[in-house]
Order: sequence, then structure tokens, then C-alpha cells
Amino acid sequence: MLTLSHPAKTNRGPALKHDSPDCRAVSDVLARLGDKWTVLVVEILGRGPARFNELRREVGSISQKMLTTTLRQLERDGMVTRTVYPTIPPRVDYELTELGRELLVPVRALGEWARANMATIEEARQRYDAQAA
Amino acid sequence: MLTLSHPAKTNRGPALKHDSPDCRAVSDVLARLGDKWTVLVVEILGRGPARFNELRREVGSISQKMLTTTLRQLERDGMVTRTVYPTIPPRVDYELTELGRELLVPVRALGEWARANMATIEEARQRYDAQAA
DNA sequence: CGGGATCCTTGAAGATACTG
DNA sequence: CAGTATCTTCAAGGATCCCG
Repeated sequence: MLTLSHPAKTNRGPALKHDSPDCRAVSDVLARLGDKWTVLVVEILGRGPARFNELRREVGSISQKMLTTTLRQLERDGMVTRTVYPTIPPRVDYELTELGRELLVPVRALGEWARANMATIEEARQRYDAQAA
Repeated sequence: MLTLSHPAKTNRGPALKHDSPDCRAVSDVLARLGDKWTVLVVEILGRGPARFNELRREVGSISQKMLTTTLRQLERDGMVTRTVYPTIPPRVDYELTELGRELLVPVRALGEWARANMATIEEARQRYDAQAA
């Protein structure tokens, strides 16, 4: 059950030095957070439960496919609950779980860092680009 | 200079509700951290300066193209310095800047969260997958 | 309203070969 | 040693149509 016999990913060559379960868990989470919509959706849900098209409007430019995909992944990871009210027309509520709310803590810390340093980063880029020309 | 007149990205429709400079800065940083190698390289450089092939070996399975790309982006963003010693054979040292080292703080916090919650997430996934079958 | 199914475009990433 | 240059593959994301 905890044998961790993941399917090997057609890995030729020696095993990765950073292929430990811990490292893959971290990069797994980061990959999800790094996608285009997850953090934004989680942030919005952090303000309270919301319905599908409500989220769609608040995000602004997301396709319904990507919103569905994002929400399904979050639900699968236990970050979000999906509640269906079998009315006509149908109504579906999405809400952060406790796990989802806890995720917001380190994510917001990273967000704070990004906000605090965005000017510095932008200056570094302009220096780099200028001298590369 | 700070007019923020970004090139509009061929945006039809109403402006994004989350297109503020702050939000884009955050998602910019997250997108970079979410790529396959950046965090790993920064973590390794957090242990001290390293040469190109040294990094290559420590990462384990990265292609030299992706290592180059990752390092160039980090250098451009001011997270890493690149020092060339014009000897034969050439030698290039990479080292985290102060900004890069500061980045490690929130990144490690997120890593801690991922490690602490990886089991919970895995359980949630198995529940979801089992009941979806 | 809340999706599912399908097709298509694009960029990230990998493989390989070559070079100062 | 530390790259650059190409070619190729693959999955994320977007557009569109359809449905209960």
C-alpha cells in the first residue's frame, strides 16, 4: 500500500538523485500551483464558496474547460468540495476544504514575497536585456 | 518608466479582473517556480556555488539545454550570478544572489507544507479515484 | 446552469549533434 | 567544459459544439 511502486516513467539511466518521495511530492505540488489557474481559483474560493459560473466570471478569462479541469484536480487532491444541488437549473457549489485553506497560508507567503520583490526582479530583467542587446 | 504599458496581449473582451500588476507578478513567479527544474536548481545552489556540469550531475536527469535555459532565466531575474573564468578548459560558476537566497525562504515553507501534507493528498486522490471507477 | 466531447494551436521539454 | 543549434515530441490550454 505504501510500497511506492510508481510506474518508472520509462526511466533509462541511473535513478534520479532527487527522485525521493519527498522531492516528487514537492515538485508535484509546485507543478500544480505553477499552472495557469489553480492559485487564482484557490484565492477566489478563499473568499468563500462559489458556483461554477460565478468563478468563471470572477476569474475573467478562463475557458470553462480549464475551470472544470482545475476544479476537478483540486477536488481530487482534497482541496475543494463539490456540492451538487439537483435542481432545475442545476446548481453546483465549490468550497475550500480545511486542507485548501491551509494551502493558502504558504501560497500567500510566496505571493507576499513576489509582491515585495517584483520591482527588483523587473529591474534585473531590464539590466539583463539591455546588456544582452 | 513605470507606466506599465504592457503590450495588451491581443486581449479581446473586457479586461481581466485579476490582471493587476500585482497578480501578474505573483503568477509570473509561480509559473517560473512551477516549471520542471527551477526550484530544484535553486535548492542545490542554496548549498553553495556550483559549476555547470556539477549542477548537471546533482540534478541527475536534466538535459543540458534545460539546465542552460533554467540558469539563464534565473540570471535574468537576478536570482543567480554567472561567473566565467576564461581558462582552458573554461569554467563557469553559478551562485545564488541575496535575492535568490531570500526566495528560498517562502519556497521552503511551501516545501514544508507539501511534505507535511503529501500523505493527506495522496489519500484524497485514492478516495477520489476509487469512487470514480 | 454546469458541464462533456472534440479538435487544434502552441510552447515546454527532450534528444541529438556540433563547437570554442 | 560549457555551452549553441536543430529537430521532434507531448501535454497544457483554448475554441467550439452539444447535452440533461
